[in-house]
Amino acid sequence: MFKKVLIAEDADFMSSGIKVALKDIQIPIVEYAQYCDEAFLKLKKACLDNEPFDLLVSDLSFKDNINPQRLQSGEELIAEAKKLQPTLKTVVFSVEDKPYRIKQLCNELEVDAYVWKSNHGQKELKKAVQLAYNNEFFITPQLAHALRDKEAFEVTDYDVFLLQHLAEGLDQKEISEELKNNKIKPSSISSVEKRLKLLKESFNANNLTQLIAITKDFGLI
Amino acid sequence: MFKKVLIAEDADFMSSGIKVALKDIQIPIVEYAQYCDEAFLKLKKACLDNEPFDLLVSDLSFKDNINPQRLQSGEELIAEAKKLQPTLKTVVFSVEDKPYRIKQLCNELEVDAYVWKSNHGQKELKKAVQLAYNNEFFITPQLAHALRDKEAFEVTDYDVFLLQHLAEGLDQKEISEELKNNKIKPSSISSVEKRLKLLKESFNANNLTQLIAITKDFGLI
DNA sequence: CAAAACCCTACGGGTTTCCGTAGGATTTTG
DNA sequence: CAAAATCCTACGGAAACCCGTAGGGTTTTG
Repeated sequence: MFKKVLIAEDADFMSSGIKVALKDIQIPIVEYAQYCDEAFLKLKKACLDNEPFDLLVSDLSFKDNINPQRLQSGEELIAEAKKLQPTLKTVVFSVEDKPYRIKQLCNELEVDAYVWKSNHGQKELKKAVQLAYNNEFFITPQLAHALRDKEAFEVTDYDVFLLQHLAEGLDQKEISEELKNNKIKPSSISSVEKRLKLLKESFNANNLTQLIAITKDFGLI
Repeated sequence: MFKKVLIAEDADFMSSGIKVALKDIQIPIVEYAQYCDEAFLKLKKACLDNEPFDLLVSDLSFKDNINPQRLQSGEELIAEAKKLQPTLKTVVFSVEDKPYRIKQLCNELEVDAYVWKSNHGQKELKKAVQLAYNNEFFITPQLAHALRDKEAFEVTDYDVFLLQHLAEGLDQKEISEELKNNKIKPSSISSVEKRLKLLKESFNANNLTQLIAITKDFGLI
């Protein structure tokens, strides 16, 4: 089993719960960081001391930082950590249930497990850590659909740009101008119209208003 | 100090954290329920046995109930509990940070404390419980603005009706018809237009699309 | 009870969305 | 390199939105 594990989690009552779970499965060294930067420094120092961590268990959102952090989120922490130490195993432990973000984490960042902070979070976390040790992937069953549903339609950064500006109250003509300002192509009103029409179709929205409601629920914006 | 406290919280790792906090402040009897209905039954039984609870610490959202519950949320649990036992003190312990919902809980349900599940949740929870014992109200400082900001403009159930149907993709004509179906007045297209115009003005939205984006962030829909 | 105030509704016209068509530019392919 | 396919853009008309105005109904007030 893993020898040395780092927890990155801002909420005080959470980290104690995680620590209990890890002790249950006989992990001798469990350290703990409340901020992303702090977590990264601990990982780095451990590497330099030639006593690297085997596993990182990280939350995604770190709120209420009084002192602004370089790394703002769990995603960034995991990405940096893997650059620093490619062999490091990583487990996400989060309340996030938006398919779009889960897909991103599992496919792009290639985490070893995604555990949802829900009813059986403690139990699942133990299982996830054990599977990770055997190089097997784990995801909370209720969220597995996020990875299965290819959703056929891939949402691009361009789409997110359109949606964000729509949500800010710009009309299609203004979005077209904004695209020109940012040197993003295509930028014509007609193109904006066409792309938004596609988005409406793939999300089954009757109009732009509903499209924003739906994509907000999906966590795209 | 309180003698007997009930925790209503679905996530396993959470409730253990809360239990630790309550033991720290010398509360002798701490019980625990994972579902709302279970919590309510425990409260009821304690009353019948003439050993009622002094305090209820409850989460708001209870997800992933395999067996459907009569009480679906912390709000409902607290409302029922207060009907059953008017002297019962109540503390909300939740991740919810939407001003609209916090206002509703503190003003209508008249809870004794609202503690946000954030960095110092454990510490704040202890403080909140002690203040509740002295009949003083507590709310996590970062959320206090939700109660201060009168927001001048009162959002009515009628408004929420309009917003919800807008977010479902109905246009103003269809909403007017829906109002007529539900025998809600006023129901003309013109009235719907007028009210939505007011909503746009009070939320500083340029159009209906942005209005939905904003009110979703506020937690109204 | 009549005037005033208020609310609901109806209507008109300017703007934006919505959708199809079509022409020109760029890329792919044989 | 020419044909085909794909993409970007332009345009026009119907529908929805946005906003002001105005008439008819109800409630309030002196």
